Amino acid sequence: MNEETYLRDYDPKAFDSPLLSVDAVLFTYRDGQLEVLLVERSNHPEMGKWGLPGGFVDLDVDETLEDTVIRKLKEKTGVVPPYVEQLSTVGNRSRDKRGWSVTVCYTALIAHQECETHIDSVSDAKWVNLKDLEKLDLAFDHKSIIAAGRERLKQKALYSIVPAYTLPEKFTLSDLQHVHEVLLGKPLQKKSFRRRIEQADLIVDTGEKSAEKGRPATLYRLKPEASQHTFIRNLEL
Amino acid sequence: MNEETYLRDYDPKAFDSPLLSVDAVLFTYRDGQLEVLLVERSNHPEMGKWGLPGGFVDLDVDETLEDTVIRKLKEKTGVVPPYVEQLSTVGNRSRDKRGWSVTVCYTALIAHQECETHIDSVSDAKWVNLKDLEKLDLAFDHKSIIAAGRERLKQKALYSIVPAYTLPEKFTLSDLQHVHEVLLGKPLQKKSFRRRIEQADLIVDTGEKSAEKGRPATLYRLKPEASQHTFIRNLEL
DNA sequence: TTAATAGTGTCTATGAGACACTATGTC
DNA sequence: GACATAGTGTCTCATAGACACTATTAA
Repeated sequence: MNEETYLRDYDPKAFDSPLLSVDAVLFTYRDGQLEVLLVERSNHPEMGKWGLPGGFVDLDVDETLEDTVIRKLKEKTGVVPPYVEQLSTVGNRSRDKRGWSVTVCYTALIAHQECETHIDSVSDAKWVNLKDLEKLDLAFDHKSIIAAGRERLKQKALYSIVPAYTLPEKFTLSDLQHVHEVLLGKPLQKKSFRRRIEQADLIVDTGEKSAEKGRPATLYRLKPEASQHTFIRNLEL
Repeated sequence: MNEETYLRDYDPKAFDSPLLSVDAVLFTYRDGQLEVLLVERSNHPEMGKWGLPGGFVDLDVDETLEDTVIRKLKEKTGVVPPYVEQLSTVGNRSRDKRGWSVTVCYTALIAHQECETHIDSVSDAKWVNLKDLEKLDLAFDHKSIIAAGRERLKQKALYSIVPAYTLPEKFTLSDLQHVHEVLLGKPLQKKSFRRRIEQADLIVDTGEKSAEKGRPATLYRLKPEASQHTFIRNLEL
């Protein structure tokens, strides 16, 4: 048999295969805390429980897995997050009552201001503080996927400024430092933090100032290449 | 409808879903070069081409995705590699002529001595030098998956001693340094390299010596925790 | 003025890079 | 002895940590 014949007669349903889905851990930073977007499940299984935004690949619509996750995130938030990265793929026989199931997980970051109105307008999506997550009973193994996403973001805080994508486009260095401090669970030296960012030339002064209490802070914007940069020396844990 | 009824009537083939497979990039170090294990495809599509070892989840046999990849690697090498780590998942509409396809990719490392006899006994598996890979026309997008695996291993060489798993259980520091040098594509300072490994306390002196030309070198063994350790300061690129 | 927050100067400590040196084996 | 490879001593340099200092706003 030649390949042409094989492909013509190929039946994708001839063999049993795992259920395949995509999930996203979308983090943001609000009021000094990390939050994650949860969605209430409207279908079986685990209907009524809260879980990660995600779903199935639409073979007609999606070109890539990233298309799928972005489509799902846009449905829930109204926008495409500025940072989306594959986290890991979890697949085993026990995670879903329907049987062998595989989910390709992504970590995404966004400023909550970007999607506040859209999320407020629906009742099946909400930001949940990471500290309140313990008490909740999430669908499937989503709690451990969130833990993995958080752990990855913590590592990124040690050697990059990727956590900046949890902030609005214009942000202050104090805010960014605080995001890192929350992720790492320890205070950082202001001087060290600013020095390394300045040296790496990752941000641009917008010329604007933020006006809160005290001295106004310079508002910076990320350079496009900021998400790629890794420091050769980590912050200490 | 309650969940029980839903699950009883659930038909896993009701919806079209991507083809799901697992692939492994198994690296080793031989004669001063990096090599990757390739397998000749005995089935359509891309029959006759060489590609990565891998295959489909066996829903009855495999408990997890890692079980699948380890089963496939054991089929080809006869042993379970000492280091297996998920690399990334590639999924899109165009990578496989059969249609929308997803492959969960793993990087694995092994000493070629561990599986030499098994590989030599079969004709459909062989080690290929990374430098010879350019010329080959591999199946699917396997060439770019190998490139991604190699890139990941290069990063690991900067901040860990994970590349040590490409070596036999007992190895010399000179060999390990050379693996890192090949991965990084540049010579390293002997002193720096040994200092950081000694300080991190990642290896144990076996008491044995390797006898080649020149002064015999101490043979070390990895401590079990060595695969977890990350240096806070990277080697320079 | 004080309180609050932004931002800097500067010293120390750690660990990588450079490179010359010594050590131990074979011939 | 020469040669080859293993392994060390020690200086420099980059950069994170510590922490006290100055700067700029509002009330």
